[in-house]
Amino acid sequence: MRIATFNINGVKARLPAVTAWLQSSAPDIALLQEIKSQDATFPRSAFEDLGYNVETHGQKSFNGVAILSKRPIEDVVRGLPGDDADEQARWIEATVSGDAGAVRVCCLYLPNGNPPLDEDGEWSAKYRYKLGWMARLERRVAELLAEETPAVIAGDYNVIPQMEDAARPDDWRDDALFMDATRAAYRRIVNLGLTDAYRTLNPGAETYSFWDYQAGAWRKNDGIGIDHMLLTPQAADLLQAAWIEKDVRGGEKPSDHTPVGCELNL
DNA sequence: ATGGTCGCCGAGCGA
Repeated sequence: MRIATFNINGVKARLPAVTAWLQSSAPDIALLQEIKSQDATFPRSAFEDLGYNVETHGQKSFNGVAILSKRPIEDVVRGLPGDDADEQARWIEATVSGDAGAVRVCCLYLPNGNPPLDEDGEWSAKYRYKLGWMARLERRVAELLAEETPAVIAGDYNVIPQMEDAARPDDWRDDALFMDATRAAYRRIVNLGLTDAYRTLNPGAETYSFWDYQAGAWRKNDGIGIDHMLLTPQAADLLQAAWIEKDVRGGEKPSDHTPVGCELNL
């Protein structure tokens, strides 16, 4: 079973690029972030026509996540637990069964958090929301690990985990994607017992998955690796391959992200 | 180059 994650930066503007990618790459499951669409106006038939079942968790204008799957999507949960007042659509999870068993797929769009500091040098509300969201994610991951079943927690983490995940790490030193507190919160989550699918199977390889539209970042390969696929041990035991589809970023009217994928023996 | 580029929607914010 091939599973991919892709921050598409707006489903309406990206419909040609995303459907072309689905037809060429043909993942069994696609986890989409930043659909920037409400559920009622999501162009679901465009994906159903390609053989995908569709589950969305959208909101107007911003954020929004979706799961596309060629196999039935079961037990859908929308929203990250832990804050009933949180109205931002950044989390959807569901179960998909393959020939050899089921996998829980969790699709996340972690808050960006910039700018991280207020004028007084204190953490901004946006940055505190990011860290609070990560603390809630840590609790949900702990629950998933306690199930001792295959799960994939994937998406746009808006975290640059390590220096080598940025072409120009000095440019990101004071950015919410790379600050010490951000990376420490990310490490706490991974260190609960998750495996980074791509890094594990491609040690030392370039991890970039995002190139800004501005300042010729793509042309200069000024990228960062912020889209990650993290696996529970039971999913990691099934891991066959992992990849980054870098060429998609160079396509017609592209997203500023590119898909990251893995294959599980399911 | 103290800007630059997108997407959302129809002004300015978010990234």
